[in-house]
Amino acid sequence: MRSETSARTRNPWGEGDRLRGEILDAASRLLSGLDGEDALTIRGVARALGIAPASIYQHFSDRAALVQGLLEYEYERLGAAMREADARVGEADAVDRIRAQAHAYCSFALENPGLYRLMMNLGAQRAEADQRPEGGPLVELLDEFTLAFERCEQAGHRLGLPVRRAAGLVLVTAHGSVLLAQGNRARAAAVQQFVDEALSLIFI
Amino acid sequence: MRSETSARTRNPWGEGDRLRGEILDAASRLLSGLDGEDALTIRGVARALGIAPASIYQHFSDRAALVQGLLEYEYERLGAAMREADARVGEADAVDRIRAQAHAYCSFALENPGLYRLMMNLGAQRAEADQRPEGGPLVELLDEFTLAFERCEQAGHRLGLPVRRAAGLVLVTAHGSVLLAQGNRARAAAVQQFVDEALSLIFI
DNA sequence: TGTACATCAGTGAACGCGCGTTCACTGATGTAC
DNA sequence: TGTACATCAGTGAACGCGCGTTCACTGATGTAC
Repeated sequence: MRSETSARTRNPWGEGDRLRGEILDAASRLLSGLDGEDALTIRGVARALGIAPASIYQHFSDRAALVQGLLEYEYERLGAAMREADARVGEADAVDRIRAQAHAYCSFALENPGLYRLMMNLGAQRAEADQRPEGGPLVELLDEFTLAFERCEQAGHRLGLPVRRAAGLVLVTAHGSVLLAQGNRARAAAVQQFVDEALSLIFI
Repeated sequence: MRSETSARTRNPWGEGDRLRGEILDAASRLLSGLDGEDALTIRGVARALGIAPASIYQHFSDRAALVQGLLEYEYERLGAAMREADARVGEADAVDRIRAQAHAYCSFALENPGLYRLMMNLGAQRAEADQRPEGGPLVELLDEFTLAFERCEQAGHRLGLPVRRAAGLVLVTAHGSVLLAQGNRARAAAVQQFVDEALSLIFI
């Protein structure tokens, strides 16, 4: 960990790509607050990193590319957090695994409100704009939850909804409660409760 | 209805307040798209209305006041739409009345994505910033739904959750599904379905 | 071994733009006497 | 009835600011011969 607050030393020869990661990290940090996409500026990231704005253009062709790069970076982080939570529970109980994944999802969103908002707003819009049939990272999340519910059914748990609808309802509940809770510490604890309640209603 | 596309005629003496309403309408229209708060600019509203940017300052002291004014205006519109839906169902069935209100809520949000986002983001933030215990318009919505669920209980319907939690879950489900559906025409129909499913799970 | 050159990471200064906001104003409509 | 004045709705031009982006550059590190 190097001090980035002032007097940055340039990266050694052949490791110019390191700045790319630092840019994404700084952008990530800048958006961890409550602000939306517009808090993310080329000049703001440069300032936070102690570099010249022009330096960013060696790694991202323009602001849109930076945003896109950040989106991929963060979706990967979210996915990793969820997989990790899933693995930590182990094979113990299929329902516990869903719960763990859903909680990891909510924690990520609560800890990075602005970032999460960016991911959902632009993630959804981009899926629409690209017209790609798979629908982007959101649908991947949905698939993940669907799979988890299928494991529950196979383990003998009974559902009050088809697996796909159950997955959707969990995602929707998590998404809705997280967004309503953002900016309100007191309600943060209630988020997990909503998700738990939705789950308890889904399982007969 | 007067043509506002070009050559605005100034309002008659003593009716200067009319421009205030036109400003709010224009702002509302500008934000009906998918864009967030930052699509709302003083100059943009002036442009849409065919007036000088400076004219807006006779009705709103600054941009923040315009945003705040718009929020109040829209929360009132949303509330009216829900009350109207409620009244249309009449005393028929308490559950139908909740459903009607929830659907009105979703329709408003789906028809005015950017506006809805503004209301939720800033509505929540403002409630936090003001430190007011009642919590602002969001809590009012919650109270409304809570009341509706209490009517259901009194009418003999049995709930799987306490009324307050049920109200929260409906709001959260509506909010989550609306936001995930925004920008995706195909999923819009699924929104009401999520809400209906949540309701059917809540009622035993 | 030296030396010319290529490549690298990153910079400084400038550009044009749209924004929020201010200020002195304009011209029509009402009011006092 | 006329006329001086107040009030109204709204304007035009200018300001300073932060933004994204470009361009020619700098100086350190490697490579070819």
